[in-house]
Amino acid sequence: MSLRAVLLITLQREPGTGYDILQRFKAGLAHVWQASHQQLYRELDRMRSDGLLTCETLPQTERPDRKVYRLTEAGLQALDTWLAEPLAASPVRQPLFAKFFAWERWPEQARREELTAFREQLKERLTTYAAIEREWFSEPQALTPAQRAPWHTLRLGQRLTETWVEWVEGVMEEE
Amino acid sequence: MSLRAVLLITLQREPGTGYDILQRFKAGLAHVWQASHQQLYRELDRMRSDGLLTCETLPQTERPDRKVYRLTEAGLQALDTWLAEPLAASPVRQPLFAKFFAWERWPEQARREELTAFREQLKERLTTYAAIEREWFSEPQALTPAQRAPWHTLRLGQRLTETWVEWVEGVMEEE
DNA sequence: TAGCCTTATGCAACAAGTTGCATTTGCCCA
DNA sequence: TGGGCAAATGCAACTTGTTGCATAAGGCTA
Repeated sequence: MSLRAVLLITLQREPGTGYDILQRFKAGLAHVWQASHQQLYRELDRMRSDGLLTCETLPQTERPDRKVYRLTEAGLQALDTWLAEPLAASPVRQPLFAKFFAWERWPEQARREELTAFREQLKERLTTYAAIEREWFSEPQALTPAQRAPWHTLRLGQRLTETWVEWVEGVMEEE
Repeated sequence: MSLRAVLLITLQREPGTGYDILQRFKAGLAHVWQASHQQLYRELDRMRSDGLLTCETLPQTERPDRKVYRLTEAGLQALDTWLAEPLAASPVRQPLFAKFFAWERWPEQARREELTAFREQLKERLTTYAAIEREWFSEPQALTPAQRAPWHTLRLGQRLTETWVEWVEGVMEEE
């Protein structure tokens, strides 16, 4: 259900095509949700056939048509229903942690390489976060409450990632 | 693949039944992996039919038979292969963050209730962590490297959860 | 003594996510 | 002038995870 909810939210803010949404996922929503384009197109079509969205096809010369989706009344209502009910706790799945439970069988070189690569991923993520913050939230004091809320999520994403980085570096040093 | 890998690791440490593994998931591995019993039984059967596990049925009077699984040579090799290759970055999916992007439509009371319930979940998790730490890692100085590794994962789980708690409380205060 | 919890297993249907492949045109770079 | 990238869409097959239901016996508790 959550992908559907995320789509309802992004389309409520502004109507758009599958491709548009994908770009928003890559840029401003990188710390919120990720999905493949195949998944998006399929889900948008299902939501349309469930009456949550309307679809307007804009013919383009020389390119595939753009299909602009926007919320219907039923879509807005589905969003409100979802907002009103609390989320279930998300299940824990940390394959990296699992490797730590097989420490003796985890070859030292593989370990080093994996941890190094992992740290690089984390640092890239921090770079992305910084870019989003510069672009969207350059003056936190001037934000309205509704703008401030997403800013909070970004801050948490940053703090969690920093905690991960510290931990990885601590583990790497200990060897 | 990761569920399979986690099963290989837990059975490599000690053979056991689906039910056993479920108990380990609930107790010592709560911050590493969670899965339903249905998923476990199905996956164990598949792994057996793929030759990664053997299965010995211990008949019990008055109760359903216990099926004890243990690694085969192929199972060990599959584990080593998995350990040697680095993990892919895991996709981000934070439905709670999504709600923050619909701040205006998120009714205040629902918001308060959700954040309060969420904080309680986090605190319960911290309690679980503390119990695991007491039971398995009461003397961190005395740990061998192989024992110390899983301890690290627990520490990170704790720190991440603490960061979440601080954040939720900060957000709640701001209203 | 009826009803729930624990032990112990599993099937079947469904929902969600991944992987591989496919189309069409314009633009940029080598 | 050939090759890849970006824009824009999508189908089909597969894997992974969830939900609902089922069985069967003993122990605990109201």
